[in-house]
Amino acid sequence: MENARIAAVFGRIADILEILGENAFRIRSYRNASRTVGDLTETLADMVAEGKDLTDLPGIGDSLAGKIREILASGTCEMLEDLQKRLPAHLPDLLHVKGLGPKKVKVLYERLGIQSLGDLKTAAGAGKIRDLDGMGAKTEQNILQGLATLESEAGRIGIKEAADAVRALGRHLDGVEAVRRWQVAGSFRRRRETIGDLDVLVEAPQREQAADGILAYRPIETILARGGQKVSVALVEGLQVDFRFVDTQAFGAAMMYFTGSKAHNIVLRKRAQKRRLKLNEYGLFRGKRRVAGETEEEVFAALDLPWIPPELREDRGEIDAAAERKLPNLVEPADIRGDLHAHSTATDGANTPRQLADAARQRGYQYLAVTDHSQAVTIAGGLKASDLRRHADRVRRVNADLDGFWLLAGVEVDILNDGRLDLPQKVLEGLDWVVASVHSAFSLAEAKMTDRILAAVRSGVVHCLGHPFGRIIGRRDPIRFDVDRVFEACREAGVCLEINAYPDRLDLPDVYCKRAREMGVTMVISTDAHKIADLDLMEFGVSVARRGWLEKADVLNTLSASSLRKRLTRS
DNA sequence: GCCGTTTTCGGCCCGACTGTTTTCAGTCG
Ligand SMILES: Nc1nc2c(ncn2[C@H]2C[C@H](O)[C@@H](COP(=O)(O)OP(=O)(O)OP(=O)(O)O)O2)c(=O)[nH]1
Ligand SMILES: [Mg+2]
Ligand SMILES: [Mg+2]
Ligand SMILES: [Zn+2]
Repeated sequence: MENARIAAVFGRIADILEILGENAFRIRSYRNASRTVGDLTETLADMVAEGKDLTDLPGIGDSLAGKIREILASGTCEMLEDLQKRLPAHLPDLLHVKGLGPKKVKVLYERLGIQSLGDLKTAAGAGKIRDLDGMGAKTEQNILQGLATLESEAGRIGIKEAADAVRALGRHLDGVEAVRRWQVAGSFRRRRETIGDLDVLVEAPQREQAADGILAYRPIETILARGGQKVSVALVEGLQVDFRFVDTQAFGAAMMYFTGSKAHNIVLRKRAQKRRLKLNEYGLFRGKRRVAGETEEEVFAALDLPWIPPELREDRGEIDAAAERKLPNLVEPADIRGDLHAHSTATDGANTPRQLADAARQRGYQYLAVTDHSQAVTIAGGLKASDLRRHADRVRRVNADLDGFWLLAGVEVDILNDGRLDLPQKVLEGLDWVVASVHSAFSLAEAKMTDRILAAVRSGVVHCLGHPFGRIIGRRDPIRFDVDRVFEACREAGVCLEINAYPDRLDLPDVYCKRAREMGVTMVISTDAHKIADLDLMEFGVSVARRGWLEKADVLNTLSASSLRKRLTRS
């Protein structure tokens, strides 16, 4: 059983325990375990097979380790089976309705026999909910509204889409006079790959005026809540935006609270407790006295910590690392010297090699690799050996015309089902840069997929494994292979792992970047540009790298052109 | 259910907003 399924089992157990009214801390344990398992890069099956002690994992004790072993051995979890007998199978779905929590769901089930979202809609529509204790006509309306929101499937949006929304909103906020300063916090500031809502911190001495100004933003469809400290709205496209007001002296503490993550906040607040302090969004307090709050640096410092970059604030060991002064010095966009994955008109790109080179140069780059598809990708017009030779010659002629810029003649060669490369070794050897990618047979069994990728990594002609997991966020699951074996082979062979910056790929995912770095593998951040404008997607790849704890030295394309040339001839 | 140089038992982050209540529970951030 996959880690994701085990994580889901623990999440399900937590849902049911919540509806049953169980101990909140016990429930939290299941949620924490779910997160821990979901963040692992190694399969639990492998860890157990290797005899690793699962209780070494954060939030996993004897009980949960036993459940993991049980699930792996039997495919089921007896506790979950038993719990599911106590409640209708789809009752926990109701928890996804905004405004409905475990207590109300329990009442709806016990008093009205509601078992599903369908039942809920019928009951609300028939006006049956308003008569329940603790609920009224407003509750009923909110439930109908919540159901509509759920049906609209707004869901989480991609980081790029969120960035566009932030830009548009920012233009408005900049024009609101009562807004002295604003900053986006939440998952967007942490640069998660998907964003549930936008969280915006607003400094404004005249809050009512500021709120009125903000609420004049045209795309706002509904005001979900409005109080003295915060305003929540839904935009027409379904995106929720939470505004939080703050005074100058609490700006840093509020940024920390609002940036999260929730798990990170809890660990920090525990650290404060240990020092007989209290941390909240208003500051760090010793008794009634505020000891820090205006800047993040000051709050972290008062907790004996250096400032932690937002991308690391996921409770993945960053607070311990910070305490030991062992935080990585994260790679930055300005460190990037070139782009090593781009398509031209030779296959499915919109621009010529020359145009790509000029555009890269305009962005301050020293090099760009033209990496068109190989023949197997027929829909993209992939190149066969002879075409690629001619194409590479053309690229080299263009390169010869360029002063102080290196246009690498490369390819994105397919890794065929059996692990062979889609072009002859000879042709590949003659290129400056070879990216190898899986574009077919995504559902091979893990062992076969591992062999397939290992063959490519060990071919001796590949420089980089392109979008290693082949996932498309929200549309295609990652392929399955033995991650540690492949990464180890990459390290041995000096093959890099690509961080594909395309916003719906972002592949290598952050936790695997971290693992690869620990194993000594080098990454390459590439846009996989199919047109000039795509070159600007680099920032999203850099964000993934930062979330993956990568430093400049972990990323190949932070090298200057001359250093890169040396590095490539060496290997 | 997890965890620990203050603890192996007794804690577990902390606060805002809403709706229903007549003082606060539930939900969400
Ligand atoms: N201390 C504390 N802070 C929380 C809690 N829930 C949320 N926060 C903080 C941290 C979050 O990053 C921030 C914004 O909340 P969101 O629900 O919008 O979460 P976030 O933006 O992290 O993820 P998202 O992509 O919106 O789902 O508020 C909580 O239970 N306790
Ligand atoms: Mg958010
Ligand atoms: Mg939010
Ligand atoms: Zn490509």
